[in-house]
Amino acid sequence: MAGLRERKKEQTRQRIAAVALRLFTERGFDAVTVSEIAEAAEVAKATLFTYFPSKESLALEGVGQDDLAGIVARRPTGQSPLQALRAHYQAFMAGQMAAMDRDAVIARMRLIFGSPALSGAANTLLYQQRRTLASVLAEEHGATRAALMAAQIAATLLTLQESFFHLLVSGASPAKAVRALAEDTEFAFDLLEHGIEHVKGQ
Amino acid sequence: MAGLRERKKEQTRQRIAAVALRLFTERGFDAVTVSEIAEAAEVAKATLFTYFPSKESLALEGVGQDDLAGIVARRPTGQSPLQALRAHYQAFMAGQMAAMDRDAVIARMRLIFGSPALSGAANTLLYQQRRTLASVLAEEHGATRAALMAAQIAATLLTLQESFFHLLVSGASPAKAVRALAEDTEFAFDLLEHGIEHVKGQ
DNA sequence: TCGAATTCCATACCGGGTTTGATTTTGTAC
DNA sequence: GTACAAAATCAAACCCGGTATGGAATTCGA
Repeated sequence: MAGLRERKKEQTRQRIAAVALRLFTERGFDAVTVSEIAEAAEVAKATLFTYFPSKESLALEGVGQDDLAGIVARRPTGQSPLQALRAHYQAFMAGQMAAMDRDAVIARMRLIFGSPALSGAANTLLYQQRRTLASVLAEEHGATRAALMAAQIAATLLTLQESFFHLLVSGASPAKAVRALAEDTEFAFDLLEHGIEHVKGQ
Repeated sequence: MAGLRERKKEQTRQRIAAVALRLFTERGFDAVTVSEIAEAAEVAKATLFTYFPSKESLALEGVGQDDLAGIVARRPTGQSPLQALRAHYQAFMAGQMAAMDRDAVIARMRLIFGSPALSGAANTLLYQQRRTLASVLAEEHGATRAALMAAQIAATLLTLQESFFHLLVSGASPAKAVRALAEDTEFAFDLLEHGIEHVKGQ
């Protein structure tokens, strides 16, 4: 178990991802070619594509792994899907967020939102989640209504990330941006729960 | 004015678009190459790309032109943005929708939602609209809140289209699908106005 | 150590899209 | 009508992301 083969594969995979991320952050996503990455990582281009299905996936390693459907499916009885999601993101920002490597996270966001191709790919990832979330919600509501709810939720979460990023690039300190994100998240869930016409607040 | 030059250009543009649409519907988006389209339309590939920026744009001619921001900006005083959008889509479905070439619309939707690349491109179009809508809404609400609202609205409209399409491909008659769309649209705006927790209806 | 499976590689290829530089077509001024 | 500048078109080469091929190297299990 965990033979030499497996270990080397994992090693190679990580080397490729690390090299790619370095080149991307140095020169920007579009200014780096896949062949360059392969060369710098000392593998053939064809080999690189056995590890990663696309150039975008190189930059999105370990991103957008939120399991919206799982959070909803595993919620305690009596809790609404929205309450479960709200609780999850509150906990996330109080805990994990504070422990992360801020600079790395910010660099990654800068990379993603700075390239239309990457933002689009990130969007597509969220789109998959939206569908699985909709299928979970469909058990309680109809398919169409579940799809509408899931779409609103997914769009909201993506927008929160974007706002966070815009705050950062406009010069706010990370600490301040995180505080604003927490506040915006609260508002966002209020909006989802009570509707646009009923959240005139502030 | 409207010299020969302009007329010929418009003519060429439409010929390219028509040829492309025919080939796409005949054989599917992915099974048609841009070179084939250019050849069939009797232009050089480079010329084709002076008329259309991408292969996707060939299939999306005249699609996704809803001017969400304009509808909101031009609404009568006293009307909320959501009311204006709701009224617009109600009027659209009662009027324009009934007058359209149903088969053509359905074929186009089948084309778009049948290809991941095209759905993605359509998504991107809506994303642009979302930003301009947000900038209009930002005059009344803050930038972040406007972005959240715009995101929910845009995601909702796209989802309505998808649901409509799924009904069609699952065999519903166009008339029935249109009726369901009208009903879903009402629900969707209720959802936007009053929130997920307050629209338990039905 | 031997053979089977797996991985890797170089290379050629495909399709979308751009660049180049020459050629044709159109508008306009005479 | 002619001449000339601007604009449009063209063929061809090129770039890049991604795939297919067929062979060489590596690892595994016995």
